[in-house]
Parts: sequence; C-alpha cells; structure tokens
Amino acid sequence: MQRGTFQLMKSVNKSIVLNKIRTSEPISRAQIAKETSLTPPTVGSIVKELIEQGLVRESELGHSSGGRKPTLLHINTNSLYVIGVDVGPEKVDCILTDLTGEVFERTSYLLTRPLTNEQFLAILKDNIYNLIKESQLDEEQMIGIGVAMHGVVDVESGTSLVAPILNLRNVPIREQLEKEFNLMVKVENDARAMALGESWFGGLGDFESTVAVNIGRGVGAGIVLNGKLYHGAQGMAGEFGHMTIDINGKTCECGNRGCLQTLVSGEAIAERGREQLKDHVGKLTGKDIFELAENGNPFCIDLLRDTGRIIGIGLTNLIHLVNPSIIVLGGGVMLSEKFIMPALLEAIDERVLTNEAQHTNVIVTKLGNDATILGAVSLILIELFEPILIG
Amino acid sequence: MQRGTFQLMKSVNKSIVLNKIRTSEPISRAQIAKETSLTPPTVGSIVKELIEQGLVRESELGHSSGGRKPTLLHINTNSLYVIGVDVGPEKVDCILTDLTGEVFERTSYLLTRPLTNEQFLAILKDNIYNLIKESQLDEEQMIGIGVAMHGVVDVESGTSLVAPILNLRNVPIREQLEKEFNLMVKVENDARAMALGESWFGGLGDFESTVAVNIGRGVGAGIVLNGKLYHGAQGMAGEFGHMTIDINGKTCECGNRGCLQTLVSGEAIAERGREQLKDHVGKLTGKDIFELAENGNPFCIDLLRDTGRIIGIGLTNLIHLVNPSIIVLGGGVMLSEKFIMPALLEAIDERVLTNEAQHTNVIVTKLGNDATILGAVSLILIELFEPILIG
DNA sequence: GAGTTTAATATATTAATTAAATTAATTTAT
DNA sequence: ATAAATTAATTTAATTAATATATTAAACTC
Repeated sequence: MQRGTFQLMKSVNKSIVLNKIRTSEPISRAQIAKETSLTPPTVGSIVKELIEQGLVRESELGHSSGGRKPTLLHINTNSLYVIGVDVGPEKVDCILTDLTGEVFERTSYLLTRPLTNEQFLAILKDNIYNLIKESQLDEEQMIGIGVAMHGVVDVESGTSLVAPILNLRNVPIREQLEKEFNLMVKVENDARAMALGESWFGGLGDFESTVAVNIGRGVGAGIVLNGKLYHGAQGMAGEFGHMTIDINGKTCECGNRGCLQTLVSGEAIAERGREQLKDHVGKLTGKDIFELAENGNPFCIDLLRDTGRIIGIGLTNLIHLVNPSIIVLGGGVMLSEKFIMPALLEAIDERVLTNEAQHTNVIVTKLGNDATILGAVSLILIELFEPILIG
Repeated sequence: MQRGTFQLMKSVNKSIVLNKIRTSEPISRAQIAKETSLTPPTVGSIVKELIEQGLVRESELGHSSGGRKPTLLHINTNSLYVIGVDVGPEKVDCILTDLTGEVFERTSYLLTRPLTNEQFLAILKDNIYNLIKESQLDEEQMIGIGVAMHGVVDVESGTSLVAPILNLRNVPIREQLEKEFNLMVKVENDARAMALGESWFGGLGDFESTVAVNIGRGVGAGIVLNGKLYHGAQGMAGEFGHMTIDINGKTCECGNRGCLQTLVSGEAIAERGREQLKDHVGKLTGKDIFELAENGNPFCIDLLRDTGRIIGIGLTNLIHLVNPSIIVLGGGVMLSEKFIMPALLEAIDERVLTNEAQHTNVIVTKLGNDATILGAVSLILIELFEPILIG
C-alpha cells in the first residue's frame, strides 16, 4: 500500500516540476513556481536535485521586463539516453534517443525464420550492442531499454508469452537484457506501446485519455488513461480487432464470427478485392487495392470507403464504451487514409449518440511507423517523467 | 494541480486508515498499523481525529493472546446518515442509510406524467422531507444526498440534461436540493450509480475494476476503476446498449442498425416472442416470455437462451476492450437468469481470446433493485471513504 | 546612480511523519 | 500470588520537506 510519506510528498512535487519543464521548456524557476503554485524555494531545491541527476540543465538567461534575468531550464539532452526496440513480425528495429525522444542512432535487422528463443535473444543483444557502439556513447549514459513486441506480453515479468508470427513462446526478454546490459528493461505489447508513443510524442496536446488503433496485418488498440497504459485485469484491454460487429459474419482466425478484423485488416481488404478483381495479375495485396484506387478504379475506391465505414462503426463502439478524448489511427491500412478517413468520420458522426461525443478527435498518426518504437522509448521515459497522479 | 503537501500526506493516510476500518471492522489500532505498515503513533492520531469527526467509534475490548487487550474500532453507525434517491422512469425511491449502507427508512412515490421541472423538483423535495421526518433523526446528522437519475446527467453541475421517458430537460437537481437542504448533493446517471453500488455494497471483494450492466427496458453499463466511476471524456463511457454487434441488423431507436439493445432489451425479447406466439392473448411482455419458459414452453426457453448467447457476445466485446476484473449483471431481463446465464457464460467462454480472460467473473447482482439506490448513497460515502490513490 | 522590479537563495517556522521510549493491561510461568 | 513476558496504546524526540518571510543578486527605468 502506498502510504503518505515525506518521500511521496517530495516525489509528487518533483514529478510536477520535471513535467512542467518537459512540457514548457525553456522555463525559469520563477515561472514554474507561478504555474504550479509551488513556492520558489521548493522549486529551487527540486531543480537543484534534477540538475545533479543530469535530467535538467540550465541555459542562457532569458528576457527580463525590468529585474533580474531568469535562468532558463531545459531537459538535458546530452547526458542521458534511452534505447527503444521494436520487434515486428519481420524485423527488429532499434533506436537510441535522448530524453526528448530525438533519435541519434538507428539499426534494423531482418528476421529469418524459423528462430529459436536463443537465436532471437542473441539477435536482440547484438543489435543493441551495435547501436551503442555506433553511437560512440558510454554505456553509463544509457538509462534503460524499452521493448515493443508483437504478440502477448507479460508486462510484470517482461516476458513474451506468445509471438504467433515469429512462432516464439515464453522468451524472458527482460531477464536476459537486464543481465546483459545492467539497465532497466521494460517490455510491452506493440499496440499498447504505439498508444503510449502517440500520447507522448504524437503532439496531441494534453488529453486525459488516448486510444491508438493499429490497422494493418491485424487490428489492435492501446488505451492510455492519464498518461499511463491501461492494461485491464488480465492485460488484454484494447483487443479491438476481435470485437464482434457482425454476429453472422465471416469466421475469423480466432474462431469467432464477424470480428472487426475479418472486415478491415489488410488481408481482409485484399480478399474482398480478389473476389471481384479476378483478372488481376498475381496475388492481390492491400497495397495493390490502394494503388488501383489511386488510379481511379471505382470498385477499389468503394471498397476502401466501405472499409472506412466499417472501421467507423467499430470506433463508434469504442467511443461508446471507453469514450476517449482522442483516437489516433495508424498501421498499413491507414496509408489509404485519403479514401478511408472521410467515410470513417462520416460513419462516426452519423452513429455516435450525443453531440459532445461526436466531437471526439479522430486523427491519423503523424508519427508513421515510429509511433511504436517511440512508445518503446516512452516505457523508459515514463519511469523518469511520469506524473504521479493523486485522486 | 494537486501538489505534494502535508495535507496530502495526511489525507492519504487518513483515507488508508478509514478504509481499513471500513473493510476490516472490528479492528484494533495495532492491527491497522500492522496491515497498513503505518506506524502506531500515526494510526493513533488519525483514529483520534476520526472519532472526533464521528466517523469511527470504539467498542468493547477484543481478545488478547497475552498482553493488553486491543480496543476495537468500528465505523460509527449511529451518528451520521446519508440519503439516496433513485429516479426511475416510473417512480422516485428514497432511502436513508447509515455509513455502512444499512437502510433505516424508505419512501416510494409513483410519478404521473406529464411533469414539469418544478413539479418534479417539488416531488423530490417532499419525498426527502418525508424521509427525514419519518426517521425522526436530526437534519444535522445527514451528510449528503445522492441522486441516481435515468437519462443523461451532467455530473459537474448535477443537472439532469435529458430524461427521455419522463420528458424532462435541464433540471438543476443539485442546485435546488443544496439550497433546500443545505447538504452535499451528488447526481449521477442510474447505470453508473448501479455500478458504484455493486462495487461498494455488492460483496464482490476487492476488485481493481468492476463493470455493472443493466439489462431491462434499455441496456446500460457503468465502469468503476479503482473504486471510482469512470466517465470518459464526454461522460458517455459505458454506453453498452448501443454497441453495434450486427452490422446488418434491425434499426434501433437511436437510428443505427444492430445495436445490442435491439436484440436483448426486455422489449426486444417480447417482440421476438410476438413474432412467433401470435395466438397469445393480450400484449406479450418480457415477463410473459419468462413465465412461459418457466412453464416449459420450448420456444421461449430457446428465445431466452439465445438472448443469453447474444448478451455473452456483447460482454465478450466488453471484456476484450475494457477487460474488467468482474462484471455484474442486473435489470429486469436478468430475472430470467436461470435460462439466460448458462448460454451467456458459454458464449463468453467460447469466444474470449485468452485463457486468463476466460476466467473473468461474470455474476448476477445480489442486490436486486437496490443496487442503483445504494449507488446513489455511495456517491456521498465515496466523498468520506474514497481511497486516495497514488500512481 | 538611486529606486524599482524580478529572480533566486537563505533562514525560520510548521506539519506530519518515524523511531524510540514509556505506560498500560493482560497472559503465562513458576 | 508474584514475576516475567507479551501485546496495545501513548508520549516524546528526531527528522523530513513543505511554507512563509527575509535577503541577496541582477537587471531595468529614469
């Protein structure tokens, strides 16, 4: 049980100050005091500690309107670094960023199958070693490794329980990486990491709740409430792809009928296309549909519009149940944004019950593929910056 | 912004102690210290304050196993009282309870329509005055009035925005009752109040998240996370009834097609019955279907089973998205529990993706109709007892 | 260059915790 | 029956980290 202690009092204030600097840099001590209604001495002593920890730095003096010039404070971008890893079905991407999420180094490695747990872990380690080496930075300056992994992840232990496409089971990622690099390691499911990445780096502003939906090979969502990932009781909150929306519909790979995924995943779109475009050369993919639509193929345009409509129906269910402040859409299917979004927004507008909820922000990610790997980085950053919320 | 202050530290600990007493009474100071890992002096001084405030009382000495006998502490049940009001489509119920939710007085008033805002408010006031008078208690001993109101409620201002069946709009319930009784007043939507009531008084144990679903005239849900109601960005979280599960289904009163409500509400069941049982005398209601099923009518038994299956499909969507620790079902339709539950549980078991989530607790309310009005009471109790959570 | 303004720090006070000691009340052992 | 041990609750002192107030530092204004 989290008691009311002096450490609590302090860490609450420290978190308030650090987050104020993060979201409003450059900012002076005096300004922080004003905006947080903490007293100047409190802000001063906290800032002193943050500078000692290397999280914050001072810069030049700011402008004064009559009086001593304020010393401006910044998040320190050249002393501490974070490593983010994105394990997708086909490749392992690694990035090295500073505390603001700016990327300094990148590696990418194509996975070949089959793959044993040991081989997979060796690849992870190699790539991270390479990344650090390339960056020419000291290992001392790293604070942690965040891993976004497709499939089912046990967050507590940092284990990949099932990664269906890579055919891996029970990989103790955290244990192994912690031992190897002696750094904090966090592991999270990729859709959820994406949601966190959007919420931290998506430039969305200060929303109470964010849902990020990935529509690609599969359909998944992550829910961020008050800046933190919401996992649910058994860690399966956000399983958006297997929401039944057509009780008599097609059978899904999960065994149920009418899952959203059977209607709007990349493969589902391609399949719907194949039924109609039988004269198309080669195996038709989702990407082909998009290109055909771009070239004015009316059937493909309609197909993508209808996909947008169905996604909109699914999102309406999401709005009615979870009612997030903002929904961010990403994934391969959303590359067809141009055809999908108008129909999608129209469907939501038409279906949502109340006027206020009609104004739920629904946008396409501005981070592209990087949302997930930046989310992996956020898993570590959140340990430093996470607002400690009271309520 | 909630800063880290001495008051915060104190209120956190006070809340921990009070809730420990509430959930584990009778309990001694020493035991509280052990279980909360607060120090004995801290517990002692907080208990002293709680006793002064009239929230806690001491009782006889407990058993000792060698040493001074412990003084046992209880929630004080005979000094402070709460009023709960449930405004349904047909009647206004009021109860007066002590701090443990035990009911001391009850009134019920049948509403007649049409009804103006003024008439409605007058009825509310009259009933509350009556309740207090009957109880022969002092108005000083009341701490607040909680109101559960059907329809759309603005929780901030305590206003009933739309109450469709009573045909009321913009009734400033909180403002009016606060002025009249000079007590704290909280107003909440009835499905959400029900969820809070279940979570507080349902004897469910200590769950992280509870969803209560009311299936009756309409279908609605309330979500309780960490003991507190989750409203969502525009206060519409839990609009479970208008979840699309049959994209090509019947048109709902909301204008959309295939809402869960069009398949499983009391009226929906009755309608499905009518199509088949044309020789039935009089207008067939949901209740009739239940009675016919009880008497062995195979069509009605199947109809209720199928209803259970469809509710199960809806709940599976809920589990996949929100993944609550426990789901509590109530409302008129659940009176047919006997026929509905087996099919419902089977559908969930069949459809939920992971083994762990298959074990989501799904139960029928033990509070019956009182869940909602006890939820109204909880709206006030939560102000006294609510755990202040850090994280 | 004196006076005013603003920023940052130093000092004193205060709230509420923890640790250690004390007092209180029983049970158990001899 | 009395002493020793055990447990409960309270008191006292020390500690932490806040706030309030005063002071120092560094501008700008005229």
